[in-house]
Amino acid sequence: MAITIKDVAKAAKVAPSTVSRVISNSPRISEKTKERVREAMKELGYHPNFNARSLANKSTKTIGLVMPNSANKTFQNPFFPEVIRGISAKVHQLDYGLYLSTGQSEDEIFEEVQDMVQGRRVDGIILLYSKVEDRVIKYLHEEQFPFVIIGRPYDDTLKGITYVNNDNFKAAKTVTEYLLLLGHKCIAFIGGNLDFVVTIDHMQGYDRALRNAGIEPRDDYIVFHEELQEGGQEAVIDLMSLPERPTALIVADDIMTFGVMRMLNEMEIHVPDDISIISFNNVMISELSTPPMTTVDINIYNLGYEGANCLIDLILHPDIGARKVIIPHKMIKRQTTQRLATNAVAPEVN
Amino acid sequence: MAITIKDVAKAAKVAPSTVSRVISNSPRISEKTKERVREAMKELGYHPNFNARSLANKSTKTIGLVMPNSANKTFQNPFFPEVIRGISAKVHQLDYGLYLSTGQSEDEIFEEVQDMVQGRRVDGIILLYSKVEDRVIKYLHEEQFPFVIIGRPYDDTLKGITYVNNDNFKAAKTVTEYLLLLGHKCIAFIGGNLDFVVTIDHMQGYDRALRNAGIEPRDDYIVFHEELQEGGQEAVIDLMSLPERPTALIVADDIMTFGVMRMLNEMEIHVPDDISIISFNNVMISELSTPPMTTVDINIYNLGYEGANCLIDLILHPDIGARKVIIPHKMIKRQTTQRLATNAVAPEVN
DNA sequence: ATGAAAGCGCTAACAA
DNA sequence: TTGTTAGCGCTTTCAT
Repeated sequence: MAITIKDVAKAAKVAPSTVSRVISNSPRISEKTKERVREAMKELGYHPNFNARSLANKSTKTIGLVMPNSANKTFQNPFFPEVIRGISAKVHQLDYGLYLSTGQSEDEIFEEVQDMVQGRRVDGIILLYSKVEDRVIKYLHEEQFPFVIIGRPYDDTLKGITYVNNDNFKAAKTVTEYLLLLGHKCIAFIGGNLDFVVTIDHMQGYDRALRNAGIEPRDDYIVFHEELQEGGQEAVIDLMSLPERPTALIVADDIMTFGVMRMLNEMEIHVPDDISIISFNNVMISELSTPPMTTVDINIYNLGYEGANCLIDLILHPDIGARKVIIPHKMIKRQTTQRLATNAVAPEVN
Repeated sequence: MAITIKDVAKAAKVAPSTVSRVISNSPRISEKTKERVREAMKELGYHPNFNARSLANKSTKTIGLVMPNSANKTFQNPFFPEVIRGISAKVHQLDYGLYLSTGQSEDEIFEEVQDMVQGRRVDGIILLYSKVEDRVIKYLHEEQFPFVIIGRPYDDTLKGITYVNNDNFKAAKTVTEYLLLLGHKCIAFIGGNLDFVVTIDHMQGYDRALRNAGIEPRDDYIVFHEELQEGGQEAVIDLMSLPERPTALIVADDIMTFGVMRMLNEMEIHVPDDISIISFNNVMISELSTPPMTTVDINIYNLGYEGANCLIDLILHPDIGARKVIIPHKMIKRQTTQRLATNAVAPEVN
């Protein structure tokens, strides 16, 4: 068996409880004995047993990460390593650990979350996605278990939920306005999975900007696709088959944009000369597209970092109220956007 | 407090030990009582306490994942979500959980691993990288703790280590030979971090193929870069500044290839007309480069899946010997390679 | 087939 | 300041 607190106690000629107090650095132990105990620990190579600790403590010092179902390709988005990096950073500072969900389907994930919560496997949970009708959110909320959402809850009836999000509505609106100012009138929107709240927020921002500009959004300019890569490509096929082709595209995700640009390239439609593109996220590779894409940097790392921050606060001070943190975004202008060529459509002079 | 085994026992009018036996589905309990107990569990919404279980059991049913230090951009490689997806799949089948390392530096990671091992936080560990001189590997080996490496140990003196790898030497050799057969003589190699074993294997495969073809490898055709994106771009600058430019590039990683192609594009060097490229990994986005890249599919998902498989075997049957699994790779020909244009260099007729 | 009780390694209330 | 002891929730002999 591994070496326990008793062994240390024996070696240092103190009681186990004293050792325990030394571990938690209790001020009620004299420096001399602390030293003695610490030495014994070093010598014996003592490491506290986690489960025993958690059991006695009712605190695991670990937080659970719930991903979207990993069967899906969604998971391959570099978004995830990056949020996790942010979460890791914060969590590590405060000596928390990370436990990962492994479920491949919604049902499996739901079960896992139940086990984490009821089995006291984690002290809190971060949801790495936000879906429209989500049992997990409802469950966590009912259980009053500490959790935070990266994104936002869709259901407004659920009060008191802490989340960390971007202002995705605003971002999409701004981006649309920008395209409008560049003279584009035919702006299409390629969204992700409609189950995700972010997709809805994007679309509404887009919609609003158009309407504000007096343009009636057209159904055939709005498409949604689940899959990241194929999705982008299919969307392009659909849109470019339209009698009146769009001159600008707003794409939900940088990875999708890669697919979009691939397909456009095959069709010999040039970016940005023939068509402008703006997308969202600004993951690491985004600047490596040819041409480098204009995109909205949503500060993924900070979404994670702040999420972890909020969660740990919530765990430590359960009485603290719910927080809603908005991480600022920023449009990164690169080379996929351009003023609408005047020969395309006669510009209104107004 | 949450509901415990005792509550269930009371409700079902049996002893706690009986409930425990029902949980582990012991054959020594009658079907009738099993039913009764199960019903009580359902009704009360019982979920076993994880830590209590682990403590009594000396088994946590969770495996630790050790990543390269996440401070580094390495972590952003879509490689990681994909291995994890493979690991998840296997691990989930057998009801294991995943615990993630969060260390940002080598020292932090080493400490974490120690805690995981000595603190009995996990039953086994998967190393998601393989570095040349690695304390973690040495430690795990000394402790005889169950672990597997994705990749391979560099130090041959460490016997009995289970690992799951590709034949990276062979892959690099084949790829070089392929380029040779396409008429290329000036083939450069852009490697990753030299601390990683895979980089060394790649380079040696490249080296061997050239020598076999009677070509002396040139130092200035071999460059290494740590960072994924910038790396690729800098490498191109270096190589294209050479008096005798390479006509083909072997790039360590698809993401790097994106950087390479970006830079090449800026220099108006056309792929594949002016220069051919082959890289490694075939992550999801690889097919979305323009033009789509020729790359070696290393079957990342399976690396993870098999790694998890081996580890769990190792945990369940500690007496089983070390295994070395080689996951097959496969060159995916897309559009970044081409026979050397004859006007570039006079081909030898031989 | 089932129950009683000890123990996994640690913490915390209570004593001293 | 330190020791004693009773749990934390579960598993597992050992009885019955």
